[in-house]
Amino acid sequence: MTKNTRTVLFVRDDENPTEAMKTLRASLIPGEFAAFDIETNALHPSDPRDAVTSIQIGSATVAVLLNPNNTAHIAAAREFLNDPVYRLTAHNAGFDILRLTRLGVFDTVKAGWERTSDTFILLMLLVQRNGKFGNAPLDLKTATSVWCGADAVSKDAKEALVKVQKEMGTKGIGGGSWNAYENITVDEHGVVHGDPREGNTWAQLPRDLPEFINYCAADVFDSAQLAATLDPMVRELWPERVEAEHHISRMCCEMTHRGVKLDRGHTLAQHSEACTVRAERQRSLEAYNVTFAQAKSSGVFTPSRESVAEAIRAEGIDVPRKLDGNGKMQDVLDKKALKKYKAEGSVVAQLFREWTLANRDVVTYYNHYLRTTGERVHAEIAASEAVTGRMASKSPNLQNVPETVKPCLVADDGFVLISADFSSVEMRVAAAVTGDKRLTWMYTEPLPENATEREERERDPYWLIAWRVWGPDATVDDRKLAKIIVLGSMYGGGTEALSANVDISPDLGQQILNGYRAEFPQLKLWFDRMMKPRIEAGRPFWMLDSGRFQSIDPTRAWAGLNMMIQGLARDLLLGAMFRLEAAGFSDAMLLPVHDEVLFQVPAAEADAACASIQKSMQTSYNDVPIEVEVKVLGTAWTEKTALAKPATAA
DNA sequence: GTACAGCGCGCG
DNA sequence: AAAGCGCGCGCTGTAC
Repeated sequence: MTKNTRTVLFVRDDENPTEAMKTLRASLIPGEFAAFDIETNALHPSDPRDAVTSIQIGSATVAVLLNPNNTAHIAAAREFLNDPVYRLTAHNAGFDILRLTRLGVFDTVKAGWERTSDTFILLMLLVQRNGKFGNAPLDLKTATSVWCGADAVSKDAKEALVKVQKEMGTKGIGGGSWNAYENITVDEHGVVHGDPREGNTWAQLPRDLPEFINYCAADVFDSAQLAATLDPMVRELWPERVEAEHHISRMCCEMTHRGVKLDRGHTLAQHSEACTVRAERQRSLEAYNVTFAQAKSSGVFTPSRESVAEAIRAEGIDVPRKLDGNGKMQDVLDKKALKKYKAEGSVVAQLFREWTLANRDVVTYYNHYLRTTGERVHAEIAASEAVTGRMASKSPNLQNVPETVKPCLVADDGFVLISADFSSVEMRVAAAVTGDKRLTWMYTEPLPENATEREERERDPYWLIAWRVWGPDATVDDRKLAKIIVLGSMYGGGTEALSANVDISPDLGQQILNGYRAEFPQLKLWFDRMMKPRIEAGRPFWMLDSGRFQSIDPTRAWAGLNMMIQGLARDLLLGAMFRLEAAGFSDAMLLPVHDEVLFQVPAAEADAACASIQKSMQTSYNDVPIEVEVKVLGTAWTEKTALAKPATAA
C-alpha cells in the first residue's frame, strides 16, 4: 500500500455526506477495521465549552471528514459507526467515545466500546511498558512508524500543522506540557479569568484548512492499518487480557463520562478561605524578610526557598542543606524538617508550612475544579497507567484528594455516596503469596462467637507486633506505629528512614521490625528464596495469575515484592469491578481508588446497595479471604467515621 | 521560550 | 546490611 492510493473525502460544512460514506463502505470488506477519530478544541471534558471540531472515519485507503456541527453529518457517522458489519478501532478510544457519546453518535459509552479494538491497549499489552515505546511516547504516530514502517503518514502531517501554528502565533500542537488552561486563573472571589480558547491552535483551526485536513485523515489511515497489524497478533498471544483490558477501559470511560458532581458553592467558600489564609501568611512571612515572587503561569506569589531558610536561621535555628541530584545545595524545608524547626521555636517554619498547605489546596485542587466553569468534575480514569497496573486518575487526580477537600465533591440530588474498600488487602495478598502460616491463620480462622476485644485483636497482625514490642499493655497508638513501620518495610524502607519518618529512635524502629520478622518470618524468607535469586539470575519478570506480565529493574529487586502485591491487588479490584457491573452497579460507580470504589446510589436504596456491593466485591485469593467494608458516606464525599471520632485516642 | 529532572505533597 | 512502593500535579532550577 502506498500513500498515493489514499483518498481523502472532505465533506464541506453544508454538503451531504451520503456519497462519501458510500465510497468508504466500498473500500471495506465486512469484518475489516474501520477507524474513527476526532479532533477537539483541546478544552477539558469538565468544561461546557469543550467542543469537537472534526470527526474522521476511515479505512486504510479512504478517509471521510465530517462536520460535528451538522446534523446530517452526525447522522451519517451514527449510521456507520453503529453498523455491526464493521469492526471499529481507535487509538485511546475512550477520548473519542466520550465525545461521540456526548454528540449522540453513540447512544452510550458502552455501545461505543462494543466493537472497538483500542490500538493503545494493544500496544500496552505488546510492549509491556507504561506509556513508552523505548524512549519514545506510545502514541499513534510513533507506533505506526514502528509497526507499519514506511506506510505511516501522520508524522509529516503533524509537522505541516506545526508550521501553520507558528504563523498563527498560538500554542497547542506538539507542546508537551501545554494545556489550554495554563493561563486561566481563579481569583479569591472565585471569578475565572481568561478564555482557554484564546491562543489555542486547536480552538482556532478552520476545518477546511488543507494542513488540518491532511492531519485528520492521516490519523485514521494510521489507526486502521495499525489495528489490522496488531489486533490479530495480540489477541492470539493474550486473548483474555485483550478482553479484560478493553472491559476495564470501557468502565473507566463510563466513569469519566458520568463525572462527579461539584458543590460549587462549597468549593468557592473553601477556595476563598484558603486564599485568605495564604495572603495572611504571606504578609506575616514578609515581616520576617521572606521575599515573594510571582510564579510564571499561575501568577501566584511564591516565597523564595532561600529567603525562608534565611528567616528561620535568623531565629537562631539551624537549617541544614543537602545535595540535590544536580550537585547543588538545597535548604531542607520539607514537612518533617519544618516540624522540627517549629519545635525549636521557629515562627517562620510554622507560617511557611501553613502557606504551603493553603497554596496546595488552592492551586492543586480548588483551582482545578473551578477553572473549567462546569458543574461536574470529569477526571480521566486510566485503566492500567501504572507499571503495577493500578488505575490512575488524571486532570484532576481524584485519587489523592485530601480529606479537607473531599466534601467539594458530592452525590447527585436524591443520591448518597457509598465507599467500599478491601480490608488490608496488601497484607492479605502478602499472606497468600508467601504462604506465611501465622498471617494466613489470622485471616482464615473464624472468630469465636461473642469474641472478646482481645480475640478480635489477635486477628490483627499489627496488634501481635505491638504486643511483642510493648507488651500486653500496648496502646492504639503503638499499634498504629507498628503498622506504619511494617507497611513501610514491606515497601522496602530501611530502619533509619522509617524511624525518622515517624519520629522514633532507630532502636525502637529496629525492635518493631524484629518483632514483625519474628511474628511473620515467611514474608522475608519468601522474598529471599523465591524472588531475589530469580532476579539476580537475570530473570527479573513473572506473570500474575491474571496472565498479566510484570518486570522489575534488576538493580531494584527489593521493589519487586511490592510491585507484585500491588499488581495482584489491582487484579483483585478489577475482578470486583466486573462482578459489580454484573450485579447491576455499573451506573453507580464513580471512581476506583486502588483498594476502594466510590459509588452513588439513590438514597432510598442505600442499605440494600451496601449489602449487595459487599457481596459482589468480596473474594478470596489462594484461600485467603479478601474482605470488604462498605460505608454510606452521605451526600458529600467525607469520612463519617473520621468526623465522629474524638480528636485523639486517650 | 521550551524541556526535563528534582523536590514536595496529597492519596493508596 | 541496605534499599521504602505506586501514582499526578505544581513549582524551581538547569540546560538547551
